[in-house]
Amino acid sequence: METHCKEYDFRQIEPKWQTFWAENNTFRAEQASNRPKYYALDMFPYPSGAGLHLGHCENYGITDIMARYKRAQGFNVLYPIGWDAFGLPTENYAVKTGRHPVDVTKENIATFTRQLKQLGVSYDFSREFSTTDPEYFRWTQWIWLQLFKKGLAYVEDKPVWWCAALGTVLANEEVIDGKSEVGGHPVERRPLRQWVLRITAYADRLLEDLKELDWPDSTKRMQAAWIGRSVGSEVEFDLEGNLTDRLKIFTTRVDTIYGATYMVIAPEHVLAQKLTTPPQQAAVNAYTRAAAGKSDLERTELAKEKTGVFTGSFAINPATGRRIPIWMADYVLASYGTGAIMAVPAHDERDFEFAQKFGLPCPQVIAPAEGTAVELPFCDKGGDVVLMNSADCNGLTPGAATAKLDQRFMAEGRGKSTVQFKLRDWLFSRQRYWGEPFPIAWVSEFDYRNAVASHQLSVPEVPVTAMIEGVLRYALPVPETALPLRLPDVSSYEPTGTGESPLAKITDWLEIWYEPGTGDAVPASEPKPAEHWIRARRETNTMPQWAGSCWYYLRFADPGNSDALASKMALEYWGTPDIYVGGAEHAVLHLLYARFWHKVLFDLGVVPTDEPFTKLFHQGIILGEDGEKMSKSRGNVANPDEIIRSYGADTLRLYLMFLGPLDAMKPWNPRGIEGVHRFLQKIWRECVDTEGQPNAKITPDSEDSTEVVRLLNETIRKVGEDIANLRYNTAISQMMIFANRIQKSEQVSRKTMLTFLQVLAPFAPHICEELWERLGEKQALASALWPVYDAQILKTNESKLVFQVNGKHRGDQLLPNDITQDAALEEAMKHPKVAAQLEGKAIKRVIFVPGKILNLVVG
RNA sequence: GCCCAGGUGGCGGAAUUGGCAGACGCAGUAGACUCAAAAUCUACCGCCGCAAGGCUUGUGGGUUCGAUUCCCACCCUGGGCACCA
Repeated sequence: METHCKEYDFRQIEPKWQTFWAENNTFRAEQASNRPKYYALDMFPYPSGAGLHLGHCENYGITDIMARYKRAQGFNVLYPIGWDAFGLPTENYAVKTGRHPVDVTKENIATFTRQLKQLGVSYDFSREFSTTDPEYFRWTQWIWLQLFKKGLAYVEDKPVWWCAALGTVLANEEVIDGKSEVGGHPVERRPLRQWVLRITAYADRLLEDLKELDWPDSTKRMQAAWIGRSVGSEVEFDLEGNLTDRLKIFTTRVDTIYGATYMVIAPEHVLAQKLTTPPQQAAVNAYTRAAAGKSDLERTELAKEKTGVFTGSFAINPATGRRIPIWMADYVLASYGTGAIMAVPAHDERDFEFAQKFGLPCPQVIAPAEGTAVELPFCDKGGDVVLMNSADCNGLTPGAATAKLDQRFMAEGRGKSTVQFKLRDWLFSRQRYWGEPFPIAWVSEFDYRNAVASHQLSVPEVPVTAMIEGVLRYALPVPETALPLRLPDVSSYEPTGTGESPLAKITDWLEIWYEPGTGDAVPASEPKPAEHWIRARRETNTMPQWAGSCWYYLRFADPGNSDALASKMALEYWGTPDIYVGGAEHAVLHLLYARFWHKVLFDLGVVPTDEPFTKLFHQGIILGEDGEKMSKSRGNVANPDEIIRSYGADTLRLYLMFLGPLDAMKPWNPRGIEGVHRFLQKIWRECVDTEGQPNAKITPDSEDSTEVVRLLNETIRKVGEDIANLRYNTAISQMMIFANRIQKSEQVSRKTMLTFLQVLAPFAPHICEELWERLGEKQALASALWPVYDAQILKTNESKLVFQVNGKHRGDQLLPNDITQDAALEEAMKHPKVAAQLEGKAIKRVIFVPGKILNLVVG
């Protein structure tokens, strides 16, 4: 396509170069190369029907500029894109419209792709894939099977949100203030059979390895807090009148045990019924029932006021030998520690509040070493404190007492030092259609044992079992050669009404005759194909959306591979992303889940490193004009399509990067965009005259002034450094300064102009390609190498010395770098403003910082 | 409540091994060009003051010859966590 426009007509220029790049495969990464690699990655987008928003544009702009810069530096750059396309919104839309999710997904991807191309993002589209492609989810299922075989996947009944009116299970984000997001119907917690991944087995490594990562500190801190490691002790308390059981608690402050005056168990504690005495039965039952009806959210919301009930039984404090009452209260969580605590009201705010309400004693056992009286509860945070009222631990520090007591309880066989995590195992199933099916066949124990033995199937050490429709079933893995296990084609995605996935209704898919060695299946309604085929039932749950995004960065290294998730060679060469850019909202879940899978793959020898994302960056949120979050209801949404139509993609990209620091939250100012658009117009006019021909001021043989040469070199240096450090806003300022200077020159050398276009190109690639071509270059700018600045030119032997009197700026002067203090002082005295300040005063002191300041202290 | 990040002109922001506060851009003012307007160009553009000068980086203290930058206390905004024993 030829363009001869005289004006800066981005509507012609941008499509021209987008087509050129696509036709020439300009951004295709070389699969095998001697060049060093650079892998840039954006967080996996969900192709929603709404299309790209400004946040996407900012995100991809940041990475695209980096990718283009690295290409210019000679790196073999992998900069891919794909689609995280399974998930709820598409499924809900399909239910509503009766269309197939596959078709809806295709359409949404087409919209996104068109928009991305209009933005001029330099993706290698030849590597594009979607998590919904059977050739992709084949490997998602394969990885899941490895987790399953390692014993990292198990089945458990877990409470999920159930909406009776909608007849379906809802995700957390679909429940707002205890009502369904759609329709505002009441919801309740209902236990359903779920797959759970044992991420807690990796808790220590996930925490420990955070330290090495080049991530924003706040993100690392959030993950660390989420994992929540705490060191403490387990202690078993004897029970009065019960010699078979003991009550095990976890505490981080075993040193306070002499102050433990009661125990608390969670309502769901396994010993709850046993510990309840007949007179307390009614009260305890009422309390348990009330607690069960509350969601976790309600429990914490209503947590302002402590509630609880006495069980009627007593434990023996192993330190004091005294009997202490056992209470039940929902401020103790069943899911953390052992679900039971020893309460030390004098030194724990929660226990104190509870003890106050129920009139339980509060003996002080910790005091400041100084001996000053304190108010209870006294919760020391590592200050200088010692124990009191603690028998032979009196006078010890908490550390010393903890060591002593741990040892003592260990010797008694009732305790030990231990570690607890806040991190819970990962609920890894959804009762939905539009997700990856689990490659599992539920069979009888007999068939399971037979199949495993006769086909040498690799299975977990402890078989995974579940009660399904009243029958105990065993989870038999589908052979890897039978993957992918596809979703059945169905005509309706309506919920079943029972909480199960719509798959539960597809009887011919669900109930099968199954060949365990090959994974072949036929509907159970048909005759049994051969004697060794067995009756099986498929898993109706599907995987959550996280599954596909847990490993996609590996697939980009070798997306067409049909023998493995990616070849060894590709994984060795491309490794993991050198930069990963996306929103901070994924700080915990996605980034933690992906790290977990990556570590499992590392342990299996599939990947060569143990961390997926070594360098991470979060772009800041673009707020609406009014400084509020952009939202349709506020009517403050800026639409990228419209902006591109009126100003072009180059202007949009440049402006997004110019708004401020990339990681800061910034309001969108629709008038500010004029400024960067004017800047591009100015560049256009400097290069091209009103006839569209090269500007006559650009001459091949003219010499630029030393000032212009220095500014150009300074610009090359600063833009390069600023890109590398993700400070794009100041890089753009520098280019504006340079453009303003060039505009004032009567002549500019062609070389200078071309060099400037090169440094601007990563930010505004279309206009730069066009001008580069108009100035007579034959090779595309996208394949030109980054200019090298001359450090010698940047050195000067004179610099501005600032004169201060009593620390206040009074003047300045250009002086040799090596000027002596005396000579500088002499110059300063000659300066009229300085002289005026010195009038009638004596110089008491002189501070001289060569090349910077000369400060005269006068009295 | 706890943890973190941040408060700089009318606006977005720049400057920190402690050394000219306000780069660059928006908005604004005046002028040039034009029949006129747009576009473009030139100059000005933190506050007070005619000026000299004084004041000024959320507030109040401190360290220093010198503080947007370091220390202490407080206020505000945003984000995260929230009975995790």
